[in-house]
Amino acid sequence: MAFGKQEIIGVINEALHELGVSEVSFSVEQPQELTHGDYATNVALIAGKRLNISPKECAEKIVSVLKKGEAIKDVHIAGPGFINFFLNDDIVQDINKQKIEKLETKYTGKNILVEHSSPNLFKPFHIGHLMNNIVGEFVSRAVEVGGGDVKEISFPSDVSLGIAKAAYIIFEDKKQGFDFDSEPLNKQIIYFGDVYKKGVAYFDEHPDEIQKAKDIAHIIFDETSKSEEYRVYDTIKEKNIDYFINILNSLGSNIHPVSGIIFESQAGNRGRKIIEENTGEGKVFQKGEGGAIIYTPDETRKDINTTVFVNSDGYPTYEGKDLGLIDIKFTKFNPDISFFITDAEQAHHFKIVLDAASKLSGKWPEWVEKSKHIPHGRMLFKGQKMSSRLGGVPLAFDVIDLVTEEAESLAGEKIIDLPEKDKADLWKEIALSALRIAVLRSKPGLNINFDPESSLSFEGDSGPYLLYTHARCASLLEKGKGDPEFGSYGVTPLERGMVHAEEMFVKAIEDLAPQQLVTYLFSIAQLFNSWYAQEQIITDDKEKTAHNLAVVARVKNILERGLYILGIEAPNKM
RNA sequence: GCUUCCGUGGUGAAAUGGAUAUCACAACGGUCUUCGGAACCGUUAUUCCAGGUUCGAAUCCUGGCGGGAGCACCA
Repeated sequence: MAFGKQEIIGVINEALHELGVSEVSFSVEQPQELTHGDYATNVALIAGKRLNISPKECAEKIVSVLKKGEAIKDVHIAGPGFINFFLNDDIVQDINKQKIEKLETKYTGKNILVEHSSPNLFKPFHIGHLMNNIVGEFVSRAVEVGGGDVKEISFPSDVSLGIAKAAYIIFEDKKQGFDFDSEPLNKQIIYFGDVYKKGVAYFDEHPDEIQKAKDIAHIIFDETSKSEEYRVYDTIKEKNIDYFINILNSLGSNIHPVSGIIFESQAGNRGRKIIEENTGEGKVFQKGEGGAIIYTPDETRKDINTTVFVNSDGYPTYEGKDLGLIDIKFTKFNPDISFFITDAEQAHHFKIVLDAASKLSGKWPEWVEKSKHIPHGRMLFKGQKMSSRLGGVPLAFDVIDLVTEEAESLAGEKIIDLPEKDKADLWKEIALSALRIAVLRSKPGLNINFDPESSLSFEGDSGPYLLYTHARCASLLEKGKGDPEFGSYGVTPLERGMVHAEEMFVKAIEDLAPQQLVTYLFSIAQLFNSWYAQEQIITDDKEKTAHNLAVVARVKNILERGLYILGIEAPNKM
C-alpha cells in the first residue's frame, strides 16, 4: 500500500486533534533540499499562532503526540518551525513499485471536450498553429492520463470577408486560365495558403471594388447557393480539410475528420439565430448604429467593452460565431468541461463572449461555467539562422524541417542500427521533442523565445536529454539479465525523488501545468544520470542487479508516461 | 487615455505565501569514455524601483518605471 502526502496529512490531523486544535489549513510538500526529508509541513507555523506559542514550541508539541507508525522513520523540527518527515526505506521501495498508467484526478470519469489546432482553411499552417497544437495536445493527454474521457475537436475558419477576398483571387485566376485542379496536390496547397494574403492585399489597393468580395461573402455565408462559385469554394474547403487532418495526425493528434470538426460557418449560423432571438428592448443584445447587433457589458466590467456580434450586413462576427460554437459544443457533446485553446491575445475576446453568453437564459450560465479558455503565447525568433531561413511568419513544417536537420547533423557519426526510413522518423521525433519541451517547459500563456542555437537546445534541459535518458534505461533493461526486483539496499536520492512521481503528475494534470511536469522529469533524469555515472548498474551480483533494474524500470516508466502527456513518443533507441 | 498580461544571473526559464531563490545555456575548470559521453562533477553570476500587509513576499496590496496586447462592425 502506497504511503504519501495524504497519509502524512492524516497523521498530522490526528496529532492536531490530540492537541485540541482543529481546522488548520497547512501544506505538506516535498522539500527542495533532500536533507529536509521526504515531506515537510508548515503546520506549526500556522497552529502556533492559534495557540499563542512560538512555532518551534508548537512543532515540539505536535511531534510529541505524533503517531509515526511504520512508514515514518524519523521526524525533525527545522528552521523556523517546519516539521520534516523521513520515510522508511522499505516504504520508499514499496512506493516505487507502482507503475503509472492512468491516475485518479478530478477529471476521472468526466467527459472532457478539448478544442485546439483550429486553422483558417485559406491560410497556411504556421508556427502559431503548431504552438496551439502542442499546448492542445498536452491538455488532451493530461486529461486522458488523468482518467477523463477526452474528445478532441477543431474549429476551422471557412467563412469570413477575408476568405471571400481569397476566393475572389481564386475565381479571377480561374478566369485567367489558371486551374488549380490540374496542379499536383502539394502545389495546390501552397497556392491556397497564399491566396488569403493576396486577396487582402488586392482589396487594400482597390477599396472601391469591395462589393465584389461582399457578394462572394454572401454566397459562402448563405451556402444555399448552388452557384459555380460555391461549388469551387466547397471543393477547396474539402481539400484543405483533408490536408489539415493529415497534418494533425502526423503530429499525433486525434481529431476525427467528421465528428471532430465544427466549421465556423455552422457556428456562425447557429450564433446568428441565437443572437437574433435575444435582441431587443430588455434583452441581452441590442440594435446598434447602422443595424449591427451589439452587446454592452455591465458598467462594473471595466475590462470588457461593447462589441458587435452580428454586423450591419447581417453576418455574425468572430464573437457571434463563438457564441454559436458554445451552443453546438454543449448540445452535441454535453461535456463536463469544455476546454478551448487559443492564442493569449484572444483572452479579451472570450471574456466578452462568455459574459454575453452567461446572460442568456436556460442552460447558458451552466455552459459558461463549464467553459475554460486555455491561452498560449507566441513564438518569437531570435536566432539569425531561423529568421533568415524562414522570414515573415514561419510555416510549421519549415520550422520542423529546420530543427530536424539540426537533430540529424548533431547525431553526426553516431551509428544507429536502423533502416534509413526509421532514422528519418527518429530525427523528426527528436526535433519535435525539442520543440515541445521548449514550449511546455514554460507556463502556458507567455510568449516563447525560440533560438535554435541556444533555447532550442539538444543538451541539458531539453527534449533530447529526456529521450536520451529514456533510451539509456531501455538499453539497460534489455541488457540486464533476470527480472527486476527491489532488494534490501539503502535508498538513493533517485529513489527518494521518485516517491513523489504520482503526486507530481496528479498536480501537473489537475492544474494543466506542463512546466511542473517538465521540471519534475528533468529532476528525475538528472538524478538518474548522476546515479548512473557513479554506480555500475549491471554487475555480477544478481540481487543487486535485479534491484538496480527495478529502479531503472521505475525511471523508464515515469519518463515514458511523462513524455506521453507532453505529446512525445519515447523511442528505445536513439 | 482606459483595460489587461508581463518584468527573476550575460541568455532562456522554474518556484499552492515558506527554510540558503532552483534548472539549463553561455563562460571558465575538471571526469576511470567498460552498462549508450546527446552524459557526469565543479566555479562565477539573479527577484525593475518605492512603500505596505505578514512570523515569513519573486509571489498578495498601493504607487511608479519599462515592455507586449486589446479598446464595436477583421479573425
